[in-house]
Formats: sequence, structure tokens, C-alpha cells
Amino acid sequence: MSQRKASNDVGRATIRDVAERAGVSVASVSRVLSGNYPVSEELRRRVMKVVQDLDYVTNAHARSLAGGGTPTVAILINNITGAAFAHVAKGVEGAATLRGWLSLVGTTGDDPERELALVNLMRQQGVAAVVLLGGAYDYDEYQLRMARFARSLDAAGSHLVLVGRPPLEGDVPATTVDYDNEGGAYAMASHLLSAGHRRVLILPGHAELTTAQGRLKGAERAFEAYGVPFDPGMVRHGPYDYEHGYEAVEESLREGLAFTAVLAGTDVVAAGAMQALRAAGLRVPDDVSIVGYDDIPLASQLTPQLTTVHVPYEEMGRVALRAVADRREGNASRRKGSDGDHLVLGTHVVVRHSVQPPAQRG
Amino acid sequence: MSQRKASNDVGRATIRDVAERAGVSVASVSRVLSGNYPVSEELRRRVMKVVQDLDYVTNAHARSLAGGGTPTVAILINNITGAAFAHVAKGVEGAATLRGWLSLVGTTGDDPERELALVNLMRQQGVAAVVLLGGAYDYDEYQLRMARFARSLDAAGSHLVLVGRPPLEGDVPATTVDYDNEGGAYAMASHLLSAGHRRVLILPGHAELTTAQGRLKGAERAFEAYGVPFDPGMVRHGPYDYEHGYEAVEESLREGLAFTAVLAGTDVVAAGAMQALRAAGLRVPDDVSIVGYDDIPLASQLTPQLTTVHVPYEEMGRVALRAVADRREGNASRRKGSDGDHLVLGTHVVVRHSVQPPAQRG
DNA sequence: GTAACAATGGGATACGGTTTCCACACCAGC
DNA sequence: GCTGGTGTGGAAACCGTATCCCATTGTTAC
Repeated sequence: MSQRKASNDVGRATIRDVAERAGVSVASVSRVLSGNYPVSEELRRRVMKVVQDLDYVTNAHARSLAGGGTPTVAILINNITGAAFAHVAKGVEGAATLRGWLSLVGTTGDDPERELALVNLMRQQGVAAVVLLGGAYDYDEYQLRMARFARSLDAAGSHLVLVGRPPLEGDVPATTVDYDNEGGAYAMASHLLSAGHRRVLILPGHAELTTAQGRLKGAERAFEAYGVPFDPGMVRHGPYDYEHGYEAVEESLREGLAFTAVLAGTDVVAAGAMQALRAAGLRVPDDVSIVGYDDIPLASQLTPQLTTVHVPYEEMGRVALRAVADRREGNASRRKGSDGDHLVLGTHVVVRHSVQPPAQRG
Repeated sequence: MSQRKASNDVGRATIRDVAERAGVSVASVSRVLSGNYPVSEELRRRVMKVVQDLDYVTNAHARSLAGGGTPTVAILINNITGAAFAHVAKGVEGAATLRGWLSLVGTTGDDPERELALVNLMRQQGVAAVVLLGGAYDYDEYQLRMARFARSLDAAGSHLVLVGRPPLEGDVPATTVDYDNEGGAYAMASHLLSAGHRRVLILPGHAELTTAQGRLKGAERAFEAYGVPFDPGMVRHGPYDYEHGYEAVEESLREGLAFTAVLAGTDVVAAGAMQALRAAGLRVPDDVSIVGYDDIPLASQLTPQLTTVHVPYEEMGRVALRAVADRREGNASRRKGSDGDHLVLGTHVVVRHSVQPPAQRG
């Protein structure tokens, strides 16, 4: 036995094992495998044969220590099962794989502690970028927190990307990929107004959530544009879930609130609202119209199919990855331009079958 | 300037920078950080101070090269956006994070090439386990392919886990986490039969897909148990998507096929079927009953809420991770027991509002 | 026939940590 | 006062790969 670990040892084979067995140097094996150095055909064959025999794969950790290595992008998300953001993740992962990048995933569960821990973990991993997904609560602290993340990551040669979150103020090294949230809400509300609806129950989401704020604001602007007075009493805040949609409608009906349409902050909320209307014996859209937001698959699977706002989630994911990839290749188009790091994608209304003009009631 | 890289260089700080600045040795810094060696309070304070100042995090690659490092589990999935398997992923990721493990994610898009490439990639990463998600097409080749994966990973000190796929035959080093697929289908069909339905349209899924085969078989067994002759003409195969549900029902109606209930292979298929029935002017469940399978959130968001089979997807994910974690701690309970590596979780029917006894037709 | 040069392979080093071994200081006990 | 333990900190040897630099060989031009 030599003093070196024998090649038939337990555990994975190393490049040395391959070199030894092929009767060549370690350097040659490395060159054959990475293929960025001229190598004779004979040597290549000898090495490849052994690689096959040993079922050898290079150690990614060692490789990235030595300078090479595949770039990795980290996706941090509140909840994997949220339909909307699953699509963003798909976009990121797909675009990453396309360029041979790897995707790490972590869920934060809306917990700032875990978010911090994960960002640090990703920093340890030396990821090329950290993509933070999902609407945020815009506390005062949020900006500071994210700015700290951004600088930390930047100092480590990484980069922070915010997707579907408000952009950072000031000169912070981060990229934001956003969609025209308010514009979508404006268009959606306009659609209802132009159909003749005047009394609209609005369920924008949690008052503190930035996406909810934008959606409410868009609706208000539409009312203003149509010269229809906006009644704050028609707004019910709450989480983006099925139960909230159901309960908000149920309560409103019980309170005798009069409305001919529901403007839901999310398709899932719309689904809950629809169920509650049915339970109360009202027909959709004959008695009450409903619209959603997000255009997740659920929207077209409901009966009637839901008119909603399409958000290009998957595209946002792709764009996010492209942004960091470009920046990595050195195409940092505008240097330090505090915008140019803020990309906004368009939204549009998808008309299906959940809206009708309000019934003429005696 | 010393010959070493200066500490204020671009890029992340190294442990040497910390040591230098704290006036201690590299070894001491390492010990303070990993905390598995007695260190004086004074030294700890000095080191931690510098760590904070420099915002230093250890290099995960270097660490795992040197033997330490956080274990990583790889989740390979056809399509992130599939609701059912998003839940499995959530279970795996949640359990992983709980123990401080990391989760890598890759999507295969049903492409064997990509599957192979990803398994090798994960092998390079030195992951503790590779979790393969989703029903498989049980070609002859499947067993060989998976056996090869299993041995490859095993040889590299990793481990293959199959979730929701058929177990491997023979003495292959892999773990399978499964659910009682056929039993669920049996119970679901029994539920319809005991409600009085006799003519049931069955949409089990793709004929080659193992999950579809099991669901069909369960239904057949139920018919047999109830002494109801099974009519193969009532079975329509197709993909697990909304469109298939819609089209299968539409066609069946056009062909004049008589049925009082639909047994869908998936909740999403059931949603499509429901829509098609409505489009044809039939009421659910008054005219036709519908049941699904999986119990994803959609099931309770449809109108009427769907009676379906609950599959403990998230639990499966947790169980899968627990299995590999246990094995890693050395609790390889039964050694080489070719079962004991096959865990089966139970399923059960969730009764909601989409089933009624068949209408008395004249 | 020899010099200059291209093509190719090998040895050594660096990457950033962890860990083993050792040296040193300090203290108690005789 | 000397010996033997005990607690601390440092030097150096790895971990597995990529790459720089140099040696060797074969080839072409003079």
C-alpha cells in the first residue's frame, strides 16, 4: 500500500485516481476534461476511457475553489406553493439551466430572521446572484435591510435582485424586476367601470403589502378617470387567500352592502369570493361580476372563467436571470445608473367570462 | 505591499484577512467560528469583532473541500409549477432547512437527457441525496436507468430517493417514498359505487404512466368488489391536464356515451371535466357527479367543492428527507434489507360536494 | 545540420478552509 | 525547584482541481 489513499477506497474517485490509472499526469486529466487546452487524440482517449470506467465526475467544490466552477443563482421565496411565484421560479430556473447555471432554493416563510440567515448562507456559497421573490411589507426598516443585503452581496462579488418588490432608494447595488402593478389595476378597474359597474367591492390585499397598495391605487385612479366617486367603505383588506375572499364577501352581504362587482386582489381571492356569492344564491356574472389579478392557471379553470390581469411571472424570472448574467459578462450597460437597474414589464387585462354589465334592478 | 493579496482587495474577505487583522493565527479564527475547540473568551471577542467589521462569511466550497460543510439535498422535478409536486418540494425543503441542510433544485421537463445531466451535476456537487419527484413512465429501460443512477450516487457517497415513483427491483441502493395510490383509487371508486353510480367515465391519465396504471387498477378492483361489470369502453387515457379533462368529456358526450359520474385521475383533470359538463348544460353534481385525485388547493376552490383523494404530498417530502438524514447519521436500520427502503404513506377520500346519487332518469 | 519554433505533457503552486500535531506557558504537587 | 499535567495558540499538512511555467519532442526554415 502506498501512503496515498488507494484508488479503490470508499468514496468518490479523484482526479489523481484517474491520472494514475491512465498513466498520465493530473494536469493532463484536468485539461482533457475542461477541454480548454490542446490535447492529443491518443491522450484524450486514454483518459476518457478511465473516466468512464471509474464513473468519475469532478468535484464541484474543488473546482470552484480553484477558480472554475458553475455559477449558481439562489432563489429565495416565501412559499414555494404560491402559484404566481412558482412561475417566477420556473423562469429563473429555466433560464439558469439554459446557460448551465445551477439553482439553489430557499423558503423564508415571511420570517425576516430566516431571510437574513438564508442570504448569509448564499453568500457563503458564493452564488452569482440572490433573487428575492414576492411582495414585501414596506416598513421603514425594509429599505435599510435590503440595502444592507445588497451591499453585503455586492462586496462578496454577488448581486441582489428584487423581483416583484419595490425598488431600493438611493445608490444601492441591486437590480429590481417589476411589473406594472398599478397600471394593471387601473386597466382592470376601467374594464369594470366601462361595463357600467359603479358599486364595486374591492379586496386589494393586506394594507401594508406593497402590491396591495399599488392595486388599490390603480383602482382609485380609474374611478377618478371615470368621474365616479370612490367610496373607501367598499374596500376590505386582508390576506391573499381563498378564505379572505370568501369571508369578505360573506360579511359584506350580511352587512347589506350593495355592489354589482368584486375587484379581487388575486385570482385566489376571487375564487373565494365567487364561492361565497354562490353560497348566497347569487349568480356569477349574471348578478355579480368578478375580476381577479395574476392570471394563474386557476383563473381559467374556474366556472365561469375569470377575467383577470395577466402578469408575466415566468418572463420576469427569465429577465431577472438575464440581468445578472449580462452584468456578469461585463455588459454592465449603464454604470452606476441608479435606474437602468429597474426593469418594469407590462401587464394586460385578459377578458374571459366573469364580467357582465350590471343587472337592471328595480 | 506584501506578496499576499492585501485585505482590502476586491472580492470577499478570507479567513487570513480576519486572522491578520485580529492579530491571531488562521487556526484560531477557524476554531472560534466552528466552535468545536476550547477558546479563551478574550480571543473569541477579538475574532468576532473583526468578523463583524469585515462582514466575513466562510467560503462554503473551501469548507466542504476540507471535510466540513453543510449537507445538500437535490430536488429533481419535471415541472415546478405542478401543484402536487410543489408540495413535495416544500416538504423536502422545509425539513432540509430545519436541519440546516441546503436545497438545490432542477427541473427535467420530462427529458431523460436532462435528467441524466442533472444527476451527474448533482454528483459533482457532492449532494447528500438526490430526490427524484413525480410519476414515471415504466419503460423497460426505466429500471436499468434508475439502478444505474442509484449505484452511481451510492458509489459517490450520495443516495437516490424516489418519491411517487415505483420502487426499484432487486438489490439497488435506493429509497422509495410512495403513497397508497391504488388504495386511494379503490376507495374513491367505491365511494361513487356506493352512492349508486354504475356508469362512470374514467380518466386515469396516460396509459404508460405508473400512477395512472395504479389509479385505473384501483378502480377496477372496486367495480369487481361491488360486482359491477367493468366496461373498458368507459376509460379515456390522456395527460394530466385541464384540456384533457375538458376534451375527454366533450367527446364522450358527443359520442352519446351514457354516464352519471366522472372519475378523474387528477383534480386538474376534474376541473376540466367539470367545465365541459357545464358547457354542455349539465349540472354538477345534480346531473353528473365528479371526483378527483390529489386534493390540491384547487379542489376546494372549485364550485362545487371537489370530492377527491387526499395524498400527503408535503408529508412525503418530509419523510423522504428524514430517511436520508437518518441513514446519514448511521441509523441504517435494516442493512441491505431490500425493503425497509420502501415507505408507503396512506391516502384517504375527502368528501366534499361534487357527488350525489345518480338522478332517476326516465 | 542546426537554430528557432509550435505542440504537448508534467511538476508545482494556489484557491480558502479544517484539523492534526506540537510548542509553550502556567499551575499544582512533591 | 523540578516534574507532569492542562489549557491555548500556531505551523503545516491536507482536501481536489485549475493553471502557470518549464521541459521535451517533433517540425520547419535557413
